[in-house]
Amino acid sequence: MTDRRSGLLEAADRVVQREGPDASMNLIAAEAGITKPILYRHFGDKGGLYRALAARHIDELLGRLRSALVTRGGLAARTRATVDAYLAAIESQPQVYRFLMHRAAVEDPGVRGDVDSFVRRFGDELAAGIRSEPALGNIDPLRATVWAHGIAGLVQATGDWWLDHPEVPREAVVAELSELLIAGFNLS
Amino acid sequence: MTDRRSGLLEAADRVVQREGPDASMNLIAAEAGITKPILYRHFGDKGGLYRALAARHIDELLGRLRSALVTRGGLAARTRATVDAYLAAIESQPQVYRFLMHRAAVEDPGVRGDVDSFVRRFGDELAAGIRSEPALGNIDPLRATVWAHGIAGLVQATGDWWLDHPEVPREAVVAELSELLIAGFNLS
DNA sequence: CCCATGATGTTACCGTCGGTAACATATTGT
DNA sequence: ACAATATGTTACCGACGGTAACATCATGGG
Repeated sequence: MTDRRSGLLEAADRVVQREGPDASMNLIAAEAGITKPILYRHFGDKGGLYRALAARHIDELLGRLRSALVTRGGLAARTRATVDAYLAAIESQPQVYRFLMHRAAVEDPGVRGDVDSFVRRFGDELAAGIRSEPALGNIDPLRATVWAHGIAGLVQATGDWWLDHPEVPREAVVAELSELLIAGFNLS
Repeated sequence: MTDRRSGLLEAADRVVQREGPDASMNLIAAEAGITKPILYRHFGDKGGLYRALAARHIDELLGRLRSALVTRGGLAARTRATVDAYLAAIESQPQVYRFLMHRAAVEDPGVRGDVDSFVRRFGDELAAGIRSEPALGNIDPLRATVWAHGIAGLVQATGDWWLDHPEVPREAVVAELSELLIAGFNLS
């Protein structure tokens, strides 16, 4: 652990992975070997901790998605890579994903603009990707935006469903979604 | 108010719409002119109240979607009608929609199978619609399921985005999404 | 050398929330 | 008339988020 804050965040991470939604400030503090007030000194309030926690995962996940978005081999390959990157990420850390998606964003009613809803940021990222997609030419900006946020939700919702149906192999889910999207893109 | 339960639910509804996420059992009880234990006698726990609350709205919304799913005029018309029905519904009652989507399902960690997350049930409904869609023939059941939950999320996420961009006309959003989906369906 | 400063740590407490126990009062069907 | 059922209350519990008050320890400038 480099600095203090990082150490605390790693402890919080461990608790969230182990306890799921039952993570409390007391538990997190205990995991870090300290008590509550120190946590509050570092993160202000629970929302602050959650935002800090969310920020690192979101940044990492968005990084992977950004890489996938520039995969070489054409639109179809890029589509598959991006969908797969998303599902692989939530497969590797389902608890963290659940936390980010279904807890953190809701838990903190105040500062919505700080760490915005994750799908939203994924959508923005996607919109940029779609607008600069060579195979789609000069796509209408509104269309790009609407599609992007829609597709972000599509992948996310499928991910949610898939979390409860682990018997379905990831490749199958990726294939079905990608085929739908690729065929859809072809309308242009 | 017909029976007791309905009266309590209407009070709860008022509080949820007025107070948003700050609705507490005490507040709801006060709004109904009673105290907490009566609420608990009727709904068991907070999750029970939320489920009951969600159920009425979900049933109404799903009813509209079901109607849209059997619109006459071919797959394209059905797709447009369904997307439009969803967006029209969330346009007419955004607070209720937010409650259903982002609060009710998350709030109750236990009984997930009772009143499932709304997108989830929309997804199930859609899956049935897709499987029995004449234009899609004998579609692979897994594909139908994956598509359905994905499309449910697609419409939902776009709806979320659209709530913050009311300057975009509904018809435009519906058109963009529908075109993507219809083209996607054509791969079969 | 001393001591001010800032970070680290603790215990003990507060208000609120979800939830329950215990008890009292109508209403109603047989 | 009476048992059962629904309605209502007050008072409490444990857990949680959050804070106040106080103690400890390193460090670096006069």
